[in-house]
Amino acid sequence: MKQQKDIIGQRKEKIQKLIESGVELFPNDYRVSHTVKDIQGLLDGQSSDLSEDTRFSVAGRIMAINRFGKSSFLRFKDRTGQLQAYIRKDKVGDDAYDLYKKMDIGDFIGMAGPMFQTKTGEWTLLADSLRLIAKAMRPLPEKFHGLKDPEKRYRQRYLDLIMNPEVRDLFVKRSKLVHAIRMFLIDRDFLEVETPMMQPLPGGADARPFKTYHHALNMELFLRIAPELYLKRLVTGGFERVFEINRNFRNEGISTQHNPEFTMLEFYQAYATYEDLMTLTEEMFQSVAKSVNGLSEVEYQGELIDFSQSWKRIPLLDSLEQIAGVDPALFENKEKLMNFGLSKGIPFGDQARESVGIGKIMTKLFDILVEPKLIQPTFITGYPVEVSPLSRRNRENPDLTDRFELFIAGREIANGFSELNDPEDQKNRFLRQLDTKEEGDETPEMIDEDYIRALEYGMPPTAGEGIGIDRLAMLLTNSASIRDVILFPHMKHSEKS
RNA sequence: GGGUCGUUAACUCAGUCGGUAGAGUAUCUGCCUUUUAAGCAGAGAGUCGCGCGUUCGAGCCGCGCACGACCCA
Repeated sequence: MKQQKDIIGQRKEKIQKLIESGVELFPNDYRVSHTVKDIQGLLDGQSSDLSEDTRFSVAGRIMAINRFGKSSFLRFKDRTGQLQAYIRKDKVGDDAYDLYKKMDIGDFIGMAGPMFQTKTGEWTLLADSLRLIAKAMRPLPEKFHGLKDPEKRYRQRYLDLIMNPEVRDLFVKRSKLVHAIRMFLIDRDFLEVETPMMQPLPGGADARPFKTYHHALNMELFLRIAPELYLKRLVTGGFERVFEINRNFRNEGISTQHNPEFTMLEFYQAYATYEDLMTLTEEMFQSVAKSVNGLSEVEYQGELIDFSQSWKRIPLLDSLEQIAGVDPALFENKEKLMNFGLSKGIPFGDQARESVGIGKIMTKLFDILVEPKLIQPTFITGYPVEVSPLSRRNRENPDLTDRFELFIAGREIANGFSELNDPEDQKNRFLRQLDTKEEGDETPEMIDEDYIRALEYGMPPTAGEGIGIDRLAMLLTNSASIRDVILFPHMKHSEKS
């Protein structure tokens, strides 16, 4: 007989013995009367229900075992928390105790019995019956150090969630965050909608899309890079306040700030302006931060971020002047502005000299010289038309738009603007975008004619905004990497087992 | 794309000068009916990420590759 000596092999031998003795490894008829939290609630109230006559039926995963000869302590957890149980041979009987001796850390166990206090005063379930509920074939990571290897944590998130309670708490917070946003908008009469993830033309942003193919329709489709153009069709259709919280897909690099699929909130409000949305955003963040953390401030990577006051609103050009030290005279001259950037060590691609206008130079300077310095929540307003193809022109300066971006902790968190609802202007801007399309861009040489047509039917004056949910989640959970707030971040295929 | 670091038992990690692969936890056996990372005695467990090279000899040195982390672009 070949002896398997690795842990999984040992475990499988034990399982074989359990099967031979007639134990069901994966029953599904166990009924739970109380969660751990239910019991702890009774303990806090020192309820009379804790008398010896009251039995609790609980279930969960075994996390630790202290075995003695004919008795044993174990710690198990369910979705609500951890609890200790005490198993005595003379309480559960010989057969059950033999079964228990073959059970392992990681197994799911069901137990029933009253609560009692140990010598040290810890409330503990005194099991008078127990059952195996689900067998674990693989051992859990070590109890003290847990699972630390970041690669394994991302690739096997279930293990990360079992072993690291703070990870579990983080994703609970993320869920609360999304819920709080939803409630905030619904309270303000916004309608939640779902628009296509697969689009014949990827619009609403400037990014490389994922391409796919629908065989029955015999057509190429793109995973959406933004829902914007569909949501505005809905505003045209009479849904004057809409929002969508859903995934966008961008076929670009992966980093601590970028995942190929990420979650975006977009919302649109008719008869509002970008200035209204800035105020709404302040209210939303204050409300959401309180729902998630109980505070309207949060510590992020050593900086205390305060959402409670109203936030600075700085025009883009002023920010370049005040924060990056750019001489405003340079704003009139693309060459001189670019030379200023080069003197600061900012590389511009070769084609920047030819096809790109001064607006893109300005935003490039901003990205490098200003953005990292915007730690407290700050709205930057007045973006050049050139980089804002869907935004309404500013009344006083038609080269700029009524648009803002929100920066917190040196990062872009939100982008909003008064929407361009003039179909002629919109069509011309789409056409101009086609002219400046970069080489290698696989997006079809087409503009979204139906979106133009929708605008031609008339869209009310509207303001809209997108907020990166992952980045907001990072902020509210003090996470340095986007992977820490995405349950299953994308990884390369691994050859390791 | 570039740089730095990492990959050793199920997990967390040591591994000196290139000379038989180590610890703790976990696992297995025995003892133990109030433990708290329980205790005591014993045992088993390794494709040292993968490949090539240098060498009498490579976990360790060199080259290449894979995957990951961080920084830079």
